[in-house]
Amino acid sequence: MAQRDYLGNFELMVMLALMRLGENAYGVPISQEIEERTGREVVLGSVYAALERLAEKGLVSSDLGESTAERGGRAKRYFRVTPKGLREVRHAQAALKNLWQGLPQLEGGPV
Amino acid sequence: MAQRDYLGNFELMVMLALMRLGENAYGVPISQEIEERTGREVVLGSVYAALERLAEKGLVSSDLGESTAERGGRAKRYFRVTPKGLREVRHAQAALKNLWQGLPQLEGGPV
DNA sequence: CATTTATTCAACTATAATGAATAAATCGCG
DNA sequence: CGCGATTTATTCATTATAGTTGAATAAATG
Repeated sequence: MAQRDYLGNFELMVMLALMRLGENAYGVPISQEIEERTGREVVLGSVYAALERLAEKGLVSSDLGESTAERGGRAKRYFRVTPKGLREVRHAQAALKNLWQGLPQLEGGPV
Repeated sequence: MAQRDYLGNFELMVMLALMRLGENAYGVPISQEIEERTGREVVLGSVYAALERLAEKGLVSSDLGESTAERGGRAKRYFRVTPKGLREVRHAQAALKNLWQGLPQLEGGPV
């Protein structure tokens, strides 16, 4: 029973993008946010897949928005981080910081 | 061709442990380092599997140590991060920092 | 019904977890 | 000695979970 329960790399990125976007967190902006901040190309399908997994684990929740598009277009599904999700993000962050803090090869940038 | 080329979460941890350990980086201490700093349990097999993948991608290199054990015991295989590996770690770190910097929900700790 | 915006799906590859098996060394005892 | 028990370490095989990709579907409006 390979029970993991730890956030994967990409899942963590999605969570962080979500937190940053606040009210406007749905597929496309999430994807863009990650692309802009990490410089890596993101395929939308990956984002949705990660969101699905996170939802199943209770780390994010979602609800459908009104269909207020400028010109057609299906309704958006907005996501937000749950309290449990926030805890997981903090753990993941703390773990990484503990591992890289004080390493001279990585010094230089602010938090 | 799901070519990723990005460090997985656990792979990153292994890299960081490696960097921290310096001369003494082989299976057991790497595992311990991660356990101590992240608080999560690590199975040795996972570490070796990750090291194998990283070696294939040219992010770490290794050589066998002398068999200078106190009381029996097979020779150790020592690992170190390659220049390419260091670059990858920096990228991974920068990506995460960019994503979480300035998020009020995560503020508080030092770098 | 064409177009737009968005989400879901299915198939596949890569990463991670786990426990057992194997290897290589030393010690101690007949 | 020499050979099996013990110690330390790595490798392997299997299964589970995460991540990638591109195409299909859905739902809205002009």
